[in-house]
Amino acid sequence: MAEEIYQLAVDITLKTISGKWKTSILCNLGTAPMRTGELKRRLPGISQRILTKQLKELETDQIIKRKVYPEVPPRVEYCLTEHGKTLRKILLEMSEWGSEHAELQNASGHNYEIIDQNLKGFQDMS
Amino acid sequence: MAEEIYQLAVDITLKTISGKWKTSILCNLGTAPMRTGELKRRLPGISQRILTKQLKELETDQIIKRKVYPEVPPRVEYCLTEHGKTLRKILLEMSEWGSEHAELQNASGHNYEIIDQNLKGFQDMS
DNA sequence: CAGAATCCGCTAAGATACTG
DNA sequence: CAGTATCTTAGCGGATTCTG
Repeated sequence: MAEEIYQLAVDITLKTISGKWKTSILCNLGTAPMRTGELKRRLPGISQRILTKQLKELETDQIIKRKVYPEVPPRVEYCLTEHGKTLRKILLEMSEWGSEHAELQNASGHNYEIIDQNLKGFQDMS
Repeated sequence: MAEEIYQLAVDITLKTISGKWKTSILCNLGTAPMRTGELKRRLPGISQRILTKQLKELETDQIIKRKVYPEVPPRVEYCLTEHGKTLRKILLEMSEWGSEHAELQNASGHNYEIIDQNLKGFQDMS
């Protein structure tokens, strides 16, 4: 069995949501199940390989659930698990802190830009 | 001016606390100002270069403050800024989620281990 | 003591082609 | 449509040496 050792509990959470596209994936899966292709369409720039990889990691972490329909052509849907939904509160608070941090830093001569600024992200995940 | 573009606000927070030793640094700086050497002593395995690097990043992000005393040999102390202290609530909640996640995963055949388990980390940062 | 300057290895991520 | 297999690339972290 692979053993994963962390210094602090917070590092586990950090590891779980670290990955270039994971927050965007979780943001998009907030409302409803979604097919792989639709997800890919909503994440401009992601490659097949990376999408599959990050989805599999989230599935291994029991954050999302993968459902395969026995059809041709293949149909696969992903949705948040109940456990995955418990991440929302944390992601929301991280979003709020991040927005404030961006303001503070920009007031100090930095230049942070947030693309999905109006979309609050994790507020109204059902 | 360097421009930093993020998809979501949460990614800013993620970036700020990502770095192999940053959570441990923030955990150790919770209570009081600390000299570089003392910090290094508390982070077994970290190298000079990486310690300096991560401290500088946290300083650039206005999370910690660097104070130099004009002495020989050099004396440098680091402490949390007021803004840095606002991270505590988030880090604490991330710790709690991480602990629960470890339990859930371990119940499913995984093997997560947390070294600083009793030390709750960010609970009693003054 | 604290930090800068090099050099190096590992791994996440990207590009592309292929398969059922 | 969804996923796999290779190959390539960029950046973080580690080891070591040097300096005021």
